Amino acid sequence: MKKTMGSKYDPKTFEQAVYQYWMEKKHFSANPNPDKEPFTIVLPPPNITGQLHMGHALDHVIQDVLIRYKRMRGYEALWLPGTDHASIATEVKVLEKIKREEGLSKDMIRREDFLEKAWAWKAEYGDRIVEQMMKLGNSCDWDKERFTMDSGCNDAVTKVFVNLYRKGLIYRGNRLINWCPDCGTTLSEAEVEHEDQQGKFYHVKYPIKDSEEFLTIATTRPETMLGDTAVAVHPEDERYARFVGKTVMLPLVGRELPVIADDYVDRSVGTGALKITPAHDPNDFLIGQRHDLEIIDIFDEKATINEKGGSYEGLDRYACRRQIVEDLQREGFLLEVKNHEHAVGVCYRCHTAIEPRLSDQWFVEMAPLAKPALEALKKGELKIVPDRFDKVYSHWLENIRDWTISRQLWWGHRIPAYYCQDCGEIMVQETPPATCSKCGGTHMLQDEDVLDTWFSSALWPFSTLGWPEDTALLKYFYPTNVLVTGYDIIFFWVIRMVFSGLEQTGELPFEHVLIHGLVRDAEGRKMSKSLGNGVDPLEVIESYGADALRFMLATGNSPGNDLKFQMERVEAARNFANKLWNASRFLLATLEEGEDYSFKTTELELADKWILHRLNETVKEVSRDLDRFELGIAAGKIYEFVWDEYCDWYIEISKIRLYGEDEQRKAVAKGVLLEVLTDILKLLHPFMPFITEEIWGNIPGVDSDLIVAAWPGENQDRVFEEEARSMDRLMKAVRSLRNIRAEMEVSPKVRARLLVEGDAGVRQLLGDEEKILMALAGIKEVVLIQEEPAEEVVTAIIEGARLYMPLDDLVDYGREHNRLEKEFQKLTGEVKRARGRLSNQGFLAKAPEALIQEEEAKLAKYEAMLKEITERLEVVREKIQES
RNA sequence: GGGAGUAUAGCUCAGGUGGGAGAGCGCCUGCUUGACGUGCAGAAGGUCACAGGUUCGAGUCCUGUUACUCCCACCA
Repeated sequence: MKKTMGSKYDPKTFEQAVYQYWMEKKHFSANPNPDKEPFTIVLPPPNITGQLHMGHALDHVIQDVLIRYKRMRGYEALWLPGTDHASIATEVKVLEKIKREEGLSKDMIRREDFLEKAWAWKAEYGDRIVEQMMKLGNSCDWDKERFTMDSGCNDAVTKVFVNLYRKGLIYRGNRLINWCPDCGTTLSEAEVEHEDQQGKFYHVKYPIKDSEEFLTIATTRPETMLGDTAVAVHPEDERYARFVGKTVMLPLVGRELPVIADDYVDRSVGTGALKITPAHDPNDFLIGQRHDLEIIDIFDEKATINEKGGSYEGLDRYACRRQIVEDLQREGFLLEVKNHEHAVGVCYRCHTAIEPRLSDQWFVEMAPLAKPALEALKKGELKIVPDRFDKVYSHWLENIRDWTISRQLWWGHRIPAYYCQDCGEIMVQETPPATCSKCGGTHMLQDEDVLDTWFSSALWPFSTLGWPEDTALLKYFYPTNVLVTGYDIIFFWVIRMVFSGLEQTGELPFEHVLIHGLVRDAEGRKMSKSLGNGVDPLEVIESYGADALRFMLATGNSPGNDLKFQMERVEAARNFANKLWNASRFLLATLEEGEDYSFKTTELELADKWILHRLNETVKEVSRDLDRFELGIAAGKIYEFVWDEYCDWYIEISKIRLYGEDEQRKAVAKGVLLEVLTDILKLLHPFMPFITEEIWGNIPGVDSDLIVAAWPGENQDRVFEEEARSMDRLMKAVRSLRNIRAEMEVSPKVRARLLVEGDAGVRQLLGDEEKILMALAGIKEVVLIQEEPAEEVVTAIIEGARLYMPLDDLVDYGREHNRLEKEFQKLTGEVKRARGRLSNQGFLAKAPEALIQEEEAKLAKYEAMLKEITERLEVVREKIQES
C-alpha cells in the first residue's frame, strides 16, 4: 500500500483504503490458537433503533484501543461485534414508521406483518451501524458478528428461560407491576425513571357513615378514589382511634369503606389518614392483602376509566382527575388544594407516567441470583474500574426486587410457555409441545408475550460465543476479559450479565468492567435528539478524520467521568496527526529503499542516546498506563513525547547531521530517527490506527503490517541516564539563550558568539555540543573562556556556568537588568524554600535520607547560581550608572 | 430520605505511591529557519471552593461547610 505521502495530512485519502486492506488481510479475525493467550471483549451491542452517536464512539474507541494494544502484545485478541434488537425501542420506531407511511396503528395490523417490517428495519439499520463502526476504525471480527435475535441467541434465551423455570427461579404471578399506558406494556423496576413533578395535594372529605363527622384524606391522585376500598390510619394515632372499625362513605360514588388501622400509615404525612386503592398503588396493594380488601381495577390498558368507574367511564386518567375535582368541589367534598412536588414514575422510553397495574406476568426470582454476583465483587474476582462504582453495583443487588420479564410487545423473544386450551396446563420447554403433557389435548397456544430486551443482553458474553453448545470459541475465549460500558447501564446490563454468567456457565462473564462517562455537548448538557445538540461522529470524521476523533475521545478524561465534546479538541488532535504526518514525511524523504539504517551503540551521539532513553521510558510508562486502563494518561504521554521531544528537539538536532557532509553520521541520525519513529507508530497505533498504518506502509523496506507488529518492549540497551542528564543541561542552556534573544528583542538574524565560563564539565559539554547551540539558539561560535569578558555582554546563568552573549550595540542594560532581576527573584525564592526545609528539624529527622540529600544539592546549586546572578546584577547596575 | 461525583490558569480538563502546580485552546511578543503557519520560539496568567485536622511536609489523606451535577428511593 505504498505511495508517496502528500504534503498535507488528508485522512480522507487513505482511511477507507487502510480499513479495506486490514479486512482483506483478515487482521481482525481471531480464532482459538493454543500458542497464544486469548484476550476477549464483546461489544455492547448497539440498538438497531438508529445510528451511532458520540457515546457509542467513545465506548468503541476505548475497546478498540485495548484490543489493538493486546493484539500487538501477542494475544489472540477477539473483539466480537453485534447489535441488539432493542425490543420496546425498536417496536415503537417501527410502529411510528407504519403509522407514518400507511396510517395504520398497532391494533389495525397483524403480528406477522409487523414482524416482517421489523426485520426489514433491522436489516437496514444493522448495516448502517456496521458501516459506521468501520469508519471509526473498529477492529472487530466481523465474521463473528451477532444479533440478539439470531438463531443462536434465540436458543440461548430459550435454554436459560427453561433452566430458570425448572429451578423454580422463573415463575408466573399476579402482581402489581409497572405499566406504560402509551407503550402498552409492562416494565421492570429498572425501566421506570423518577421525575419530580409539580402536582397538587387534594384534601377530600370522607364522611363517616351515620354521623356528622368526617375524615380528611390527602391525595395527589383523586381519580383513583373510584377504586378505593378502605381508609387507613395508624393504629396508635389518637386522633383517629375512635373511627377504626367504622365505615366511611366514598364521596361521589357512595361506596361504603371500612376504616382500618395499619402500621404503614405515617402520621406526619398529609392528614394521617390514607385512602386505600389496592389496584393502583403498590403500598395500598400490600395493605389490601394484609386486610383482605377488595381490589377494584378502574383502568383499562390505556389508563382510561373502565366500566368500574361508573359515569366516569371512558375518561382518560387526567381528564377524569379534572372531572372528579370539579365534582368534589361542587358537592362540597373538596376542602383544600395545595401545591405539592413529588416524584412520578415515568417510562424510560416515552416518559409517560407509569400506572401500577395488577396483572399476570412472568418474573425472575432475584435473591438467589444476586447473592453470588455480590460475592464475586466482594471477593475481588470481579473488578470495576473505577472502583467507586462498586457501591452502585452492590446497593442495587442488595435491594433487588424480582425482575418482571414479560412484555406485551411483538418484537422480541417469544416466551417459551405453552398453555393447553383444554385443561389449562402450562408447559415451559425448548420446543413447542404437540400435545398437552397432562391431558393429551392438542390445543396448545404459546404465550403471546415477549421477553424484556435485557433478558437476551444478559447472555451476550456467552451466547455470542456459541453457548449453550460447547463450542471451541466458547472454550477458548470465554470468560471474556474486559467489558467496557457507560455507568448509565450498570443496572440494566452489567449486573444481569454477571448473575446470568455465574448461573448459566458457572463463571464470571468478564474480569474487569471498565466504566466510562457520558459524552455531553460543549455546554455540559446530555446529547439528545430532542435538544438537537448531538454531534454526529460521521460528520466529525468527514471533517477531521477518524484518528482525530478517536484521539480526542481517548484523551483528556479519566475513567468514569463525563466528557464534554469540544470541536477545538478534535482540531487539536487533528493537528497532532498533521504533526506526525509531516515529521514522518520529513524523515522518509531522506531514506532510500534497500539501505541499512541500523547503528551501533558506539556511533551514538549525545542527543541520540537521550532520545532513545526517553523513548524507553515512554514505552515503559505507556504500557503500564494501558495495563491500568489509563488510556488518557497513556495517550497524553505519547503526545508529549512525539511533539516536544521527538519533533521539537530531536528532529531539529538531527538536521545538523542530515544537512552535513559526514555520510556516516548522517546514516546514524537517520537510523535513530527511524528507530524512534517506528516505536512511536507502534505506541500510537491503538489510538490512531489509520495514520500510523499509512505511515508504516511508507517506510522503505517494510513489508509487514503495523496492526500486527510487536509492541515495543523495554530495552536495556536504551538506558542512558548520564547522557539524559547532560542533554537536560544542554536544553536548559538553549532555553536560556532563546529567552535572552526574546526578552532582549534580538532579531533571529543576529547570530551571536557565545562565551562560556564555568566548570570543566559544562564547558566540555557545551564545547562538544556547540553545533546544537549553534543550530537551536542562533549561536555562531562557542568560545570557552576563563574570565569575565571585557566587551559588552548579556548573561545567562545555568548550573555550573555563565553564558555570555556579546551582542555588539544591541546590549540594552535596562532590559538586561529587568531580566536578571526576574531570575534573581526566582532563585531567591528557591534558596529560601530549600533553606527553610533544611532548617526544619522535623524534616531532617523524618524525611527520607535521599530526599534530604537531594534538597542539599539543590540548595548548593541555587546558592551558587544566586551568587552569580547577584554579581552580574552589580555589573549591570554599574553599567547603567555609567551611561 | 439515602448514595456518588465535581469544584485546579480566561475556557475545557489532566494531575498513579503525600515531597518544587501541568496540557490543549485562548491571550500577548517575535519568526516566509529547506517536515509542518494544522507550524516554531518566548512570555503572561493559579489563595488548587471554604474551614479545620493528620503529617517534618497536603492539590493529593481525614472531618465538616458551601455550590453545582448525577444515581437510587412505593410518604399518600
